[in-house]
Amino acid sequence: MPELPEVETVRRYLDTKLPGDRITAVTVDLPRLIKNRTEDAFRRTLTDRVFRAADRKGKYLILRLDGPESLMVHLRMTGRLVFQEDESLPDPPYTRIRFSLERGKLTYGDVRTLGDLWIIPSEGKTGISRYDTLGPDAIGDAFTPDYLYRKLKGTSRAVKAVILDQTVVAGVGNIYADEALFLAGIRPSRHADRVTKAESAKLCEAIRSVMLGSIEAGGTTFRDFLDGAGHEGGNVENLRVYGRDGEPCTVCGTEIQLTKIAGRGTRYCPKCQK
DNA sequence: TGGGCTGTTGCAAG
DNA sequence: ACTTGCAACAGCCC
Repeated sequence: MPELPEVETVRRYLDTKLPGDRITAVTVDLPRLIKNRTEDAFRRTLTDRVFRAADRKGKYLILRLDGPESLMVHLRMTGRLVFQEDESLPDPPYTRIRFSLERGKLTYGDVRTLGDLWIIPSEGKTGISRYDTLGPDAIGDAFTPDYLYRKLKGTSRAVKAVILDQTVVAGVGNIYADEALFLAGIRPSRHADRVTKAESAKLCEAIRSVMLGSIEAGGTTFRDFLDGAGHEGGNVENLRVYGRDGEPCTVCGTEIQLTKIAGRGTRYCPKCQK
């Protein structure tokens, strides 16, 4: 499921619902999802805390609380955070952790159970190295054409592998990597150091625009994604190459190809992308 | 039926 | 030091 636009879609919804609400109880069905606390410590830390805000960097969601510690979540492939105002409603499918609130409930569901939840300090570094070493957020001001060009220049790895690297830019996953490279007219297998400065600028802008367009549409539900209200996103309509292998390119009619780059299924138009 | 695929990333091995 | 490949897991599709 979730790359930056999906996590942002969830964040925006939760940020309208959670602040001011208090956690009254925490139920953990699958303790191994909690990475840096025991189940008991996790429950004790969160119970009676009040939500302040929902923040995001890259694909990480941070639910800020009134105490010295807050909750950080990575949805990995199939994680879902769903808020329901009516606590008596049945839990959504595959619920693994449930937060009972004074005004409803928040559930963490996860089909493949690959997600991560951490307790982090409310201020300063999280101490979670993968978070603390993230590159600039893909839709933030620090992700600029010059920055991307400098990062691409330093390596001969495939350009797709570089933009998937979360220490280079935070939030790009497999779907939006393919989409952005299509928009920028760059073959995913191209060596990064062979991408020109003008193409880097195009790619930077393409990453930003596919992300913002998807947020606008409520995220991409290709298979598992549900937003914070439990609804599917509408961005599949906008995808130009992802999931379209074997279909004609929307620009030139050439058949979209499927290959493997950096170990990931990769779709591209052999005519539009050089 | 069974094998291969899936939106992420930590870790081991090359 | 850098890069690749697999494992973690469960479900879906052919």
